[in-house]
Amino acid sequence: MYSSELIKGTLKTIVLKLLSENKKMYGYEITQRVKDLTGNKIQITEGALYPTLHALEAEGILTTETEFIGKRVRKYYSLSKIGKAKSKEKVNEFADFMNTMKFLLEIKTKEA
Amino acid sequence: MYSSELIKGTLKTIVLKLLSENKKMYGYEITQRVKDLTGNKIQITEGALYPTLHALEAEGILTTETEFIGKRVRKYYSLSKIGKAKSKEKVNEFADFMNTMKFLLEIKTKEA
DNA sequence: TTATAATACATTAGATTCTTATGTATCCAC
DNA sequence: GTGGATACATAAGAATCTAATGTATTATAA
Repeated sequence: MYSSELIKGTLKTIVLKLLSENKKMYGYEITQRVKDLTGNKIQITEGALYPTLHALEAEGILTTETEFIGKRVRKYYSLSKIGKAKSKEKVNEFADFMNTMKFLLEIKTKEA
Repeated sequence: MYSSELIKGTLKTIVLKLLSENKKMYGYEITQRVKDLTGNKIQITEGALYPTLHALEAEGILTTETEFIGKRVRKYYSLSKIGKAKSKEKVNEFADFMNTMKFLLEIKTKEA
């Protein structure tokens, strides 16, 4: 687990990237996917995620569809057209930022 | 300039790294150094920097010495012994975080 | 069978960290 | 002698997160 301040500001980028690779995902699924992909190093809390998803939907970046699994509701999120552009923009910005920080901190990163 | 949310949480790390490479630096100098090194992409505001420096000093991570340039005061900050360790720790943590993010943002669609 | 964990949504109080604005004062160049 | 740069500082408010709490369903192990 990283100190919480590090993760601040990356949540939107992570969500948009995941949704650019998966047609639709629901909130809980996103938390679990990130947890699995990062070996528990990044754990998105629901208190952070849900308000963010709601905000992205209000901005027209995400669209939703509700599905019932038995009696339990599941709310799927997808990227809108604007959202797809926004996703690329956010990931590119983060990539640029990483290069700047890498230079500033003289860090060597793993080769892809 | 990056969207402000991206920079959140990186300020301490940047400051500690700069101070690990310079025996002493003063606040205004830090803002200018970062601006120069990043080609204006990261601009640390004084409203963010000074409270952070004060907090790091209160934690025993930084020590200070005051110097007068003419009549103008200049407050130099240096890493304490604890600060040197903290600096390495922070930079290492950020490096680790970058690797995690790099992986997370380059992943391909998982098989359904 | 029952209670515990996992799934799945949601909100809220409070903490942290930043932006923006403001304030004071000195120094330099034109 | 005025404007911009240097150099410190604080403070209100915004943004974003944590931690706690709440509701309800479903799966599982004792």
